[in-house]
Amino acid sequence: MSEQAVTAQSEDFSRWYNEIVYRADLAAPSPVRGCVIIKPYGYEIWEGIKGGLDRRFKATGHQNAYFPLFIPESYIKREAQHVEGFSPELAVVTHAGGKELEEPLVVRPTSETVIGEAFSDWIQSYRDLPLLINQWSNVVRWELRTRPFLRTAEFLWQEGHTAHATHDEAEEETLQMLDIYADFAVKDAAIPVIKGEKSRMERFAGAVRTYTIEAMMRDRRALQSGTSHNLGQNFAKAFDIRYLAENNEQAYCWTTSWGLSTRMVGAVVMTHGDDKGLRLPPKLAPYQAVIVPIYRKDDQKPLVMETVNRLEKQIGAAGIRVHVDRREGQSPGFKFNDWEMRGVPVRIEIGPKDVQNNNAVLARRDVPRREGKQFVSQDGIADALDALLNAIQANLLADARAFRDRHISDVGAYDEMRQVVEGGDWARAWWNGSDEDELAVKDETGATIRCFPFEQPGGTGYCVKTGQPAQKVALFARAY
RNA sequence: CGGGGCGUGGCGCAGCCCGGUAGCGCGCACGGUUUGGGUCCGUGAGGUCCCCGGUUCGAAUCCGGGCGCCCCGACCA
Repeated sequence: MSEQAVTAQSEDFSRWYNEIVYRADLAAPSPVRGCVIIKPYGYEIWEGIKGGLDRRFKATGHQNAYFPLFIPESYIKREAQHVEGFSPELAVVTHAGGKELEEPLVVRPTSETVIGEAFSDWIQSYRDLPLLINQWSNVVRWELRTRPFLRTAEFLWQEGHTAHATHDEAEEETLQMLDIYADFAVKDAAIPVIKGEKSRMERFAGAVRTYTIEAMMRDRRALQSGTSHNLGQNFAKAFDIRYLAENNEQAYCWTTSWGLSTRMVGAVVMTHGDDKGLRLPPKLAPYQAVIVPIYRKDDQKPLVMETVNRLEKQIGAAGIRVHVDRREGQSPGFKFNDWEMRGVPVRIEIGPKDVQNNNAVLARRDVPRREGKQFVSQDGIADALDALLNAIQANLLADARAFRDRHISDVGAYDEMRQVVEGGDWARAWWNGSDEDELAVKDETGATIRCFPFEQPGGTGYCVKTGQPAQKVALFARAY
């Protein structure tokens, strides 16, 4: 067999990550630098993410639509901060149909501009508001340094765009969508996240306020996993999104945008994975259970397979995503390791003994070796499996939460913060600094302000950098 | 964009210094063996040695130029 074990996380986390992504068959390298091919197993995880989010979007009144991939270059330039933020990483089409284009077309890095232009047509009256639109799409940002899922030149995401009559409604929407992201992350992806507001420096180009959910990866680096922006009237003014109010006066809309991308796949990998490979939360796992049939001689095979086929139907009928590993020529031991690497939450072993005793072995991925194995009766196996999957889902979340909480410290003095952050942990500290102070912290410690958490200790303190009185604590960490 | 590394069957690599029949492991195909934690044996298929030019009787190997990729950092919604 090839190199058997993957590189240990503790040895080289980034190498571990790359190996897992390729060996677990989530993705493959692409011919184009910075892009990846998302393979079926990885894409199914994304489909799980899409499903979980889309359901929540619809439940809160949003509708899906689709806008063009190409954006006239002039659109991008209409909002000053927006163009400044994005121009370094734009891919631009200058030729098409064998001719130079009159106006270059930008491959969308995000769609505030095209959608803003559309909104200005669609919205006439306060009766047209709120307008709640989402699109599932690909976007391109020409990043210099890329990593599969975490940052690729092209990635898949959803971007929500909404328009409202008042600032307060827009703010409410912005926060609601952040809550939806957090709810999804916690309940479906089993990733505990910290909700908070971004600093001025980390704000989306063109936003008035940016909110984020931040997650801690297994190497303790922070990953911004979803963002929600209150755009104020910046884009409304740039794209003339106005409505006629009840009092017959024209007013600019207040808009929002919010996005979550295939980066979430990377978050799942890096939050739950261990030295044996992936550990997928049952809600997002393409296969929630895999049956490995075991037979010694050919004459045992029909008997075992008969039971396996029956259980496959039984389990599938209960709405559990089950897969039978029918590969010939691989030993059960090989298959055990293979599915562990690929993160399947539960492995079901069926051998001659089980056929005879009317039972099956359930082995949970989140508990190693023997302790994770149990015998269950074939009757009612679906119920047992269902309970086990719920337990695993809960355990992964609890695990990740405990890990995260162990690695966040409250600090008072700058030296203390530096020590915590340089050791790889996160630091929570009072903050009242300027943009320059924030840059200096990054320079001196490698950490950035991930967010000002919504959950604040209350009261006031002294800024970790300036020593001045401060109203809020910030979360500092090294980030992806 | 700065620093480092690398381009040789599908993947991972050796060979290069010191020029002379292109090799190993894995994977793949076939046969047998095995199967409750990464079986073993045999047979076989598969290569423009990144590209261009030069030196030479002869270049994967030496020289010149080019291209590409990866890693670290900087940058980054």
